[in-house]
Amino acid sequence: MWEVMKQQPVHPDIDEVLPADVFAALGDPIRLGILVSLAAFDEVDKVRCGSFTELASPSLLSYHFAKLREAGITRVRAEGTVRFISLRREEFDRRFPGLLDSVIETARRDPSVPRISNPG
Amino acid sequence: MWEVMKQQPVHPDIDEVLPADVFAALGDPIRLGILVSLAAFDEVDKVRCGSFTELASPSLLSYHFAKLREAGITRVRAEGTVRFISLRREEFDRRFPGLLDSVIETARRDPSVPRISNPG
DNA sequence: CGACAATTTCAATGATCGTTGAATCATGCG
DNA sequence: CGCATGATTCAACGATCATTGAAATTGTCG
Repeated sequence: MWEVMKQQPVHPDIDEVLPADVFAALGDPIRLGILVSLAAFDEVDKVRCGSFTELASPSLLSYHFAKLREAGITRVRAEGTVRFISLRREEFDRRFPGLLDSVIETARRDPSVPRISNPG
Repeated sequence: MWEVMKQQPVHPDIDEVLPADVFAALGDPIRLGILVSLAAFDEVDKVRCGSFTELASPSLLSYHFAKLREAGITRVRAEGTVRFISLRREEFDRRFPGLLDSVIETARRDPSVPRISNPG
């Protein structure tokens, strides 16, 4: 999974992302939790990566953020000492129309998917 | 994954299936291939498990069928020496409204997902 | 019964996964 | 500069994954 540390993380070309990779990335409750939380706060384009420590340890979060990013689902932007994570809404919707909405709805409705209380 | 051999395979209660399990089951190109092929022939309630040998060896297919079945996506019915596989459409749609359609559309549109030529 | 067909199970393999904790890196601030 | 903060990387672990090929199972038909 390696990729030398860069101040700005690398995002895949959305057209190179395959459906199976997307679903694999969604196949984990913590990652679904990140997704629904992001969707809930998506008017805010700035949700700190550190807002998710209720869901997992910083190091584990970093791992899950990478999975979502590599699947083309999220974008991460470094700004000073902080990183902001957001959905790649428009691009992803163009590539896989309708999918993200129905995934988010599915996850949002299910109590097995964890959530964070606020985007801190 | 074992589950002693029974003439009729075991299907999970659809309400016990979790979103993360569903997505994990969808996170493989062969399984997506099975899904889109099933959807393409879904007017036919009787698609033989053996119709999918273009996608993988019999033993590997059996493994993938089990994953789809355990995720509540498909149903398998033994009839004599043959097994028929089908989508658990109504139940799955009740549990996760809209999801299956958008997953199938996503997989159907993508050339990376393999297909079988006919249900034999 | 015995041969055969369709399918699953089993055992083994290497690859990847999710998780942990310690180490590292980058940035901002005194 | 030196230290604290936010976050990623690294190394290690046991668990699960996808795949293979051989063996077992079930049912059909002569």
